[in-house]
Amino acid sequence: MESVVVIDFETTGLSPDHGDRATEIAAVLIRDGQIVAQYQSLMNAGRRIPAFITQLTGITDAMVRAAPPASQVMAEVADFVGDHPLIAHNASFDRRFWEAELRRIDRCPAQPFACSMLLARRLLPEAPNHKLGTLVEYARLPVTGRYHRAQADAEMAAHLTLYLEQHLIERFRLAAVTHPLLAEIQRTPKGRLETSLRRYASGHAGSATAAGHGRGGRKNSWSERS
DNA sequence: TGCCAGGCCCTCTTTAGGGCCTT
Repeated sequence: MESVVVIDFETTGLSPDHGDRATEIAAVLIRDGQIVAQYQSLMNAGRRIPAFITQLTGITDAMVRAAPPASQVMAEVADFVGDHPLIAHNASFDRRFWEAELRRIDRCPAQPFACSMLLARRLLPEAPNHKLGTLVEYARLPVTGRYHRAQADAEMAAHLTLYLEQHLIERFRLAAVTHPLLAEIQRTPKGRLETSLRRYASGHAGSATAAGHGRGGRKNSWSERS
C-alpha cells in the first residue's frame, strides 16, 4: 500500500458541534506494509474533561493542563500528516474532529478518509463485533498499550489496516491495495463485495497500480466513482 | 447535574426504525 496515516483522537465527548474538543491525538505513518513514523501528543483546548471520559481514557484535567495548546499540536500533526490519505477506526468520528480542530487554526483539511471499521464489517463479517479491541483480539494483533489512548489505538488500528490489506491480497489475489480501493470497498454493498473484488482482481492481474486507474483509460467496476 | 451526534448498516425497509461504533 502507498503511504497512509492512521489517526486516533481522544476527546471530551462525541460532537465538536456541541462544544467537545480534542484532548489527545496520535498519527501513525504506514509505508510499504510497515509503521515507519509516529506522532502523539496530549493537547490543551481549555475544556474540562467529564469524569466519564477520565474513567474511560485515564486522561485527567491536570494532564491536559500541562499539555501544549491544541493549536500548536494540531499544526504539528497536520505537518506530520501532510497530503497523505487518512484512515481511522469509525472514521466519521475522527473526521469531524480532524476538520473542526484544523478549521480552528485556519488549516484546510483535504485528505480523503477510509474507515477500518467499515472495512472490517465488509471483510470480517464473522467477527463477534467490530469494536477495535474485539478486532485486535479476533485477528490476534499486538495490544500496543492501553485502549482508549490515542497512541495505542492508532497503532492497533494501523495493525488492523495492515491485516485487512493482507487479507485482501491473499483472499482475492490483488497485486496491490490502495487507499482508493479501501474507500471503495467500504462503500460496496455487502452482497456484491465478493463478485466485485474478484472482477477487480482479474482485471488487475500483474498490475501494481491503484484502484480505478487502469491503464489506457480502461474502466472497471471500481473506476471513476466520486 | 445531566444531556448533547452522526454516519453506516440491516431489515420485520425504502413514505422507517433501531443497532453499531467512536469519546
